[in-house]
Amino acid sequence: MAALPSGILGALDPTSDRAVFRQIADQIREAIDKGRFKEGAKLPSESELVEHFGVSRMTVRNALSILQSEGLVSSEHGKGVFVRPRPPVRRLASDRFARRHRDQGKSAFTVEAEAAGSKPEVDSLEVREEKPTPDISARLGSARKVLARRRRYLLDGRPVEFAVSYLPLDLARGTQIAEPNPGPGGIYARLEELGHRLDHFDEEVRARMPSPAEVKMLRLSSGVPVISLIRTAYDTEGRAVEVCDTVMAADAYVLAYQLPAN
Amino acid sequence: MAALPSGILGALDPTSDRAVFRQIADQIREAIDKGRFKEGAKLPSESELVEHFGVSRMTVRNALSILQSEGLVSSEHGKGVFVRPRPPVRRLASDRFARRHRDQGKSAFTVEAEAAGSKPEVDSLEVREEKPTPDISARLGSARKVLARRRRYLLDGRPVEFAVSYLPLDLARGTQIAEPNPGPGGIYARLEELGHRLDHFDEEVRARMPSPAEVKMLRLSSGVPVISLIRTAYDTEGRAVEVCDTVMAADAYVLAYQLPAN
DNA sequence: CTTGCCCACTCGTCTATACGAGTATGCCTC
DNA sequence: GAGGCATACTCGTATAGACGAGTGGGCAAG
Repeated sequence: MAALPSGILGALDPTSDRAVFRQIADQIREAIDKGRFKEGAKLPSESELVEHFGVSRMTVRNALSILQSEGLVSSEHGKGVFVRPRPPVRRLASDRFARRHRDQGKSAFTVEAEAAGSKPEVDSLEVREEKPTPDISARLGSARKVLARRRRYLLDGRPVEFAVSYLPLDLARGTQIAEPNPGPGGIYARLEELGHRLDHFDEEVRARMPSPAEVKMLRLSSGVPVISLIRTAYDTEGRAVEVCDTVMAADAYVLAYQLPAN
Repeated sequence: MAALPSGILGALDPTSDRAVFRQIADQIREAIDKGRFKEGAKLPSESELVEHFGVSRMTVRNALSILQSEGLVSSEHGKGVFVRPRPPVRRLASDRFARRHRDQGKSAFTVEAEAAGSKPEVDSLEVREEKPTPDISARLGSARKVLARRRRYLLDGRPVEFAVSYLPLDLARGTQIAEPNPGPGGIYARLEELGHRLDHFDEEVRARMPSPAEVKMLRLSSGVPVISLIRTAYDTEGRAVEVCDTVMAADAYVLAYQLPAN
């Protein structure tokens, strides 16, 4: 049962005071880093590793769980443990909301994804009025009721981002912003048509591990953090006209910003 | 042996098809979220949980390891498992490199930390000449040799950030930039004195789980991702004069950016 | 009173075993 | 040939037990 897992992995050092399961994790990690296991490749099965290292299965599983929490591998029930492939990354440039990008009929997400050769989708669209959290309310200048627009973005069938936009109700109610489809150029174009010429955006970027709900919503494998981005849009009067709370799969994004030096 | 762990935790649902260890994790997570276990508080010990839920110790440890990988709790050998306190967060504003902040003698990190009432430290400072990786070389306009400045930043004794600055060797060699202490205003002030007036910075932000080396260097507890920030500084001639590769403990930072709307 | 040791408690590591559930393959039947 | 089933693999879940190692409090000896 179970042939040798090839000569890729070495032996344990019994004199080391490093825990056995850490030594095993180290060996597999090194093999992955050095390319001896390629992206998407299947690792030796647990029972093969048990035989190779002469340890119990729990020890092997312990080692694999380290690598899983590091985001290096992911296991698939009934199939095996695989080196986690690095998915194509979506680059968010800091000029992505520039006015010049709002002319076309399609949304920024759609245009950009198609340009990159991916199939974009938006789902679980929900628009409703609600009472904001204290944090959202404060960001919107103590708004007491808001319009919330929820949606999930997918690339080639994979969910990559979940976003909620909040707008003061007095501003959005009855306009096309309150419709599921906000029309060409998105809600920012509608806001400007309503006389709220946009001045600038503030963005706050954080990273953390996902909640179970986020794991489900973004179908995250373990060891993948999320980027939390909270953007506030201000009009030229200095009023906060929108807050967008976005949670992104961290392995699918790189954010790019340009800062002036003076 | 082990009194009742108080009435904070309920019972398992044997009819549920959700795994027992997940149910236990759910219960503890909910108790933390609802504030029934406060920040920094000690959870019931493993043996208390074993008794309370009537399961084996491995099952309890499995549940706790979920919460640990979510960054909710951290265990301390010999003491117990504790609700992970949220450390004070350092906010990086997008104007932190503005020229007007470079007048004072102290570094931006020092000034800012002292203003926030924390004790800043910088250690493991190392300055050396080396051959850049292909990525760094490309960012610096195919530089073949670079000056690398490595340092680690600490707040109140806790390491929060590790940074490496790379500068083209022909630009930095023999200047104060090659000294451990680059002088007032930091290397950006020196670069401008050398005639490289800074024009803008590009920043790339990513998030991922830390490597074992990063866990050690930043003393990260499990379930804490890192933010990787790669900044390139350009002078008014359009030349890339510095690349700074920074790894930050994600639970200690929030990045703030301001984007123009046009 | 102080010092130092011991013990009880904590989590860390590891073994051995068992069964369940998802996946893939190939053979056998129709 | 097509369909379905048996089977052998994969990882997932759970039990029971053992010993090690870090921490802190209490007790006993000085």
